[in-house]
Amino acid sequence: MPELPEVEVVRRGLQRGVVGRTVSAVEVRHPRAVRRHVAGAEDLAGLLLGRRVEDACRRGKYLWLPLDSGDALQAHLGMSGQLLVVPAATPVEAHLRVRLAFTDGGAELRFVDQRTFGGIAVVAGGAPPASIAHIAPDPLDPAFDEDAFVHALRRRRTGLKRALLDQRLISGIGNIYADEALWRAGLHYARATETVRRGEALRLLVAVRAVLGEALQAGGTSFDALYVDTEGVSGRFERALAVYGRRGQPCPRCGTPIRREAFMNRSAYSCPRCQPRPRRPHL
DNA sequence: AGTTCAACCTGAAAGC
DNA sequence: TGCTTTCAGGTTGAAC
Repeated sequence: MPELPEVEVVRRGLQRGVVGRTVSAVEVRHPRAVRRHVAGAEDLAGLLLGRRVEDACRRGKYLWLPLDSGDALQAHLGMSGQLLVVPAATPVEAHLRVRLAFTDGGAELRFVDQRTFGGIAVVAGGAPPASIAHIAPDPLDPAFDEDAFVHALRRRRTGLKRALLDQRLISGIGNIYADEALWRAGLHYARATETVRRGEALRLLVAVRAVLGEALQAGGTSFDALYVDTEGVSGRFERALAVYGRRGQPCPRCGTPIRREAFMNRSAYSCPRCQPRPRRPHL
């Protein structure tokens, strides 16, 4: 569920809540949450015990916490993952998968995940770790290369939204912000990437950055209690959404009812008037 | 090599 | 009131 703004809100919470602290205990309550750590739960615990958290980093939707051992604790929230920093006495959550305690006896770090699509692992450190080398820089990263993105996009043989969702091309964008950015840029989700002009691609990038930045300012988008920050607080960006989840409601720009179409086993929301279907769509 | 899609899960909401 | 179906913020590996 979480996309770049939501993950960045969590990163900031981890920066405040766990950086500088030393791990004193690790409890893995569900093996699926650590399946990316191939050596298993005990090995993961061994690599964490006694280690100090040095920093809180993010690329796209991936998080990692560099440790004083040179390794890093990597996390992905999947569709329903939460990283909570809560007092040790807090009752166990229904979907608590992993908990970490610290030597200062203060708040615990808890990984809670209803659907277990997310997970954590200890990986070799890096900026970013080699384990996420396939994830492209995200559009809020100073290292993001606009020219490289535009050229790579136009070399693709796919549809515009498929490309935005491909984390190897550009990272951090998911189903909500892809639809919102395409609406802001006035582009259809099935537009063939090879026909996108440079100016259109740059306009799309402006829209992507704007919507991600505004969502971050609002603390992210929370439709339900599944997305919350490290202190359990929901984001407020839902009310600012123009198209996502608004089937049949008026387009904020022209009043035309928003359409919802099946797309990649999920949904694509768009305005039929602001985002006309291209002559030769690539679905 | 590039592109697409089923599979991985739980639970809420809608449909009958 | 149930029972069934649909849908949900994502990624990956395998098939084409």
